[in-house]
Parts: sequence; structure tokens; C-alpha cells
Amino acid sequence: MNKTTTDTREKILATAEQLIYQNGIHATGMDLLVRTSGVARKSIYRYFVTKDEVAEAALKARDIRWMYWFRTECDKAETPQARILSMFTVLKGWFESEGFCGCAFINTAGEVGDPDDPIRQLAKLHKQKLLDYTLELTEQLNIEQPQALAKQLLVLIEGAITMARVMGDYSAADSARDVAQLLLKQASP
Amino acid sequence: MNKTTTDTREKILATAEQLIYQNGIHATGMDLLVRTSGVARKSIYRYFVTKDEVAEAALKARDIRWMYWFRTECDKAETPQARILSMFTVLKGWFESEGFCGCAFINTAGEVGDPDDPIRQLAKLHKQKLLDYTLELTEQLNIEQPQALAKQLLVLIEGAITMARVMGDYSAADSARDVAQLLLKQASP
DNA sequence: GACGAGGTAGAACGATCGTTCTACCTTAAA
DNA sequence: TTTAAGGTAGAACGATCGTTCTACCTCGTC
Repeated sequence: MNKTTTDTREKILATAEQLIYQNGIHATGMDLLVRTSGVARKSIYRYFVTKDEVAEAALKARDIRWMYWFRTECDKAETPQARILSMFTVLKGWFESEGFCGCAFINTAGEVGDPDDPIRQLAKLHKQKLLDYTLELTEQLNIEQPQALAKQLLVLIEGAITMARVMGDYSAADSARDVAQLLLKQASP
Repeated sequence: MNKTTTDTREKILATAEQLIYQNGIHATGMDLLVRTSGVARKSIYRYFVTKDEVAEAALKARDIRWMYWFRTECDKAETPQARILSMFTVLKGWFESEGFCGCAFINTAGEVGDPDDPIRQLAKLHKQKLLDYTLELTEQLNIEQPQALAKQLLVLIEGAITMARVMGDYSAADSARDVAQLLLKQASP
């Protein structure tokens, strides 16, 4: 594969990811994608059969990038407890970062009614990955029920993200963190 | 105002609410609304200037109806503690009810990019009402910081709803309930 | 030097969108 | 009985949607 070809493909995906994240799938037209990316219509349809395929690929890319970013940020903390708590400070940093529009997968899942739609499956998979990570962290605690705690932590994470998006209340991350701290104290006394 | 006129208006709103809840605002076209409601195009535009106005009115109606339902369901419990915990069993009943598609306001907020859009403001207002209610409940506990607990409870509620919608995991309500129970025990020993 | 692959610009297609308009029916009040 | 208001059915408008097509440019390779 040529260098310029991957460049074009990357440019399409990066632009689509940004546009979809900001405005959603429905509101992101091919015309806007062409204009914003600077890539010709024909070139887009060379790499992707349909618009939905572009959206799917863009969200897949975001899934990988976001998960990698979140993991590496949280893994910087040294103890298992600190890693769990740092999830919420990392989240707050995300909320306060420029261009924050909530979770792309919660948002796009909201505008797709069909549960069998590939977009919905992508969103579910993304959250499953996040649950896997929280489970990874809780298993480092050597507690009795790491699964139960992991799920409770995911509830807190999703709640904080949703409140940040819908209410614009970024301090929801702090509230979630406080609850997480209590959960940790309760789990390993 | 005539009887038939309010009937027509109600039919429009009820149908729009259902369609928007299931498929989102963008995916709900006027053609589908006309066909599903059985109300003529001209009649719809007699009551509403634009489609956005229909969506706004439909969501406003849903806000009132949902909040009333949620309050009355939760208020059935007799003690303040029980009312707080019952929020999560009520939520689980909602998740398992037929046609559940998550929270209409989280969903629609996801497909509207502009934070100043009336739909976004409606979503924010809805969650504010929910926070007001949780605060109402926590204030009945006679604890030190009812506001902090109310916000933590809202995080749990939003997290459970989001997990139910995105992951299809309705037992998230149970996880949230367990955490709430711990919070209650911690708040008023 | 010819050539095919991959790029750009933009016209154009049919479908669908929100919206308006015409034409006719029903009903309660003047 | 006439009239005006509110209802229905559906054609039709312009705009925009996703998609395809034509025409031309720019390369590295045989």
C-alpha cells in the first residue's frame, strides 16, 4: 500500500471522527466531510462503500485511541487503589479538555434506534472494553468479588460522563470519585 | 378550545414522543409522523410552526409525564431510606418494561451538537429536576450533607440508565442500588 | 514516452427531507 | 341555511441527502 493512500484514508477517518463526535452521525453529511477533510468525494468512496461504513470505521478508530489513552493515563498511578481512583481524575481532565462532547459511543448509540445496528454493537463493545479494564484493576486488589466492584465502578464512570454531557456538570467526576473511594475502603478494610 | 382540537394536538404529541423516543429526532421524519399519527400534515402545521417545535413540545410532555411517574412510584415506599433505594428498583422495572430505549433526554442530547439548542436545554432541565427530587429525598434523612449525597445518587442513576441503554445490562440497576445502600449506611450510622 | 493508479473538482442522479398548497369533507354556531 | 373553523388526502416545492459519473491532473513504473 502506497504512502499517500494511507494518508488519504487516515485523513478521511480523522475528519469523520471529529465531525461525528461533535455533531453525531445523522448531522454529519458527506458534503461536510468532503469540505472539511479536503478529500474528494470519489476518493472517499474508493476506500469506503457507504457512509455508514465511514462512520463505523471512524468510531472503531476512536474506540482504540480512547481506550489506549485512558489506560495509559490511569496506569500511571502506582498502586491498584490509586489507579482506580485516578480513573475519575482522568475523566475530569477529559471533561475539561477543549472540544469535550461526552462519550462518542453513548451519543451515537442514542441516535440509533435499532439494537442490532453495527453502531450500537460498537458502542456496546466499547463499554465492554471499559468494563474489562475496570475488572483488570479490581483484580489487582485481591478482594473477594472483583467483578461486582468493577461493575459498580463502571456505573460511576458512565454516570459521571452522562452528567458531564447532559448537565455540563464536570464535578460529577468528583462525586463519582468520592463514592469509589468509599467502595475501596469497604472492599479491602 | 374545542374538544377535537386538543385531541388532535395530543395525538400529534403522543405519536411524536413515541417515535422520537424510539428512533431519535433526526430519524423521525414528518412523513412518518403523519402516517403513524393519522393526523394530516396541514393539521400538524396548524399547531406547530416547525418540526423542531413538535419535538420540543413532545419532549416537554415526556419530561413531565416521566418525572410524575418516577416520583409517584418511588414515593410509595414508606421511609426516606426505602424511597431512596426504591429509585433503583423502579429504574430496573423501567428497564425491563416493553419498549425501553434508555432515557429520551440522554439520547436526544447525544444527537444535538449545539449546547444552546432548546433540546439540549430541555435535557439539562430534566436532569436538574431529577437532581431536585433526589435532593428532596436525601433532605428527609436529616444528614449533614444532603446535596453531596443527592448528587452521588444522580451519578448512580445516570450510570445505570446509560449501561442499560448502551450495554443492555439491566442489572446495572442492582449494582447502583448496592452502592446506594452503602452510601446510606455511611451517611446515617 | 506511454500508462495505469490514485488524486481533485464538481456536475448530476434519484430519494428523501421539511414545508406549503390545493381541494374537499365535517361540524357547530350565527 | 349559511358560514367559518378544523379536519383529511395528497400533490408539489425547493433544499439537502447519499451516491455515481465525467473530466482532468499527477505521479512512479514498465
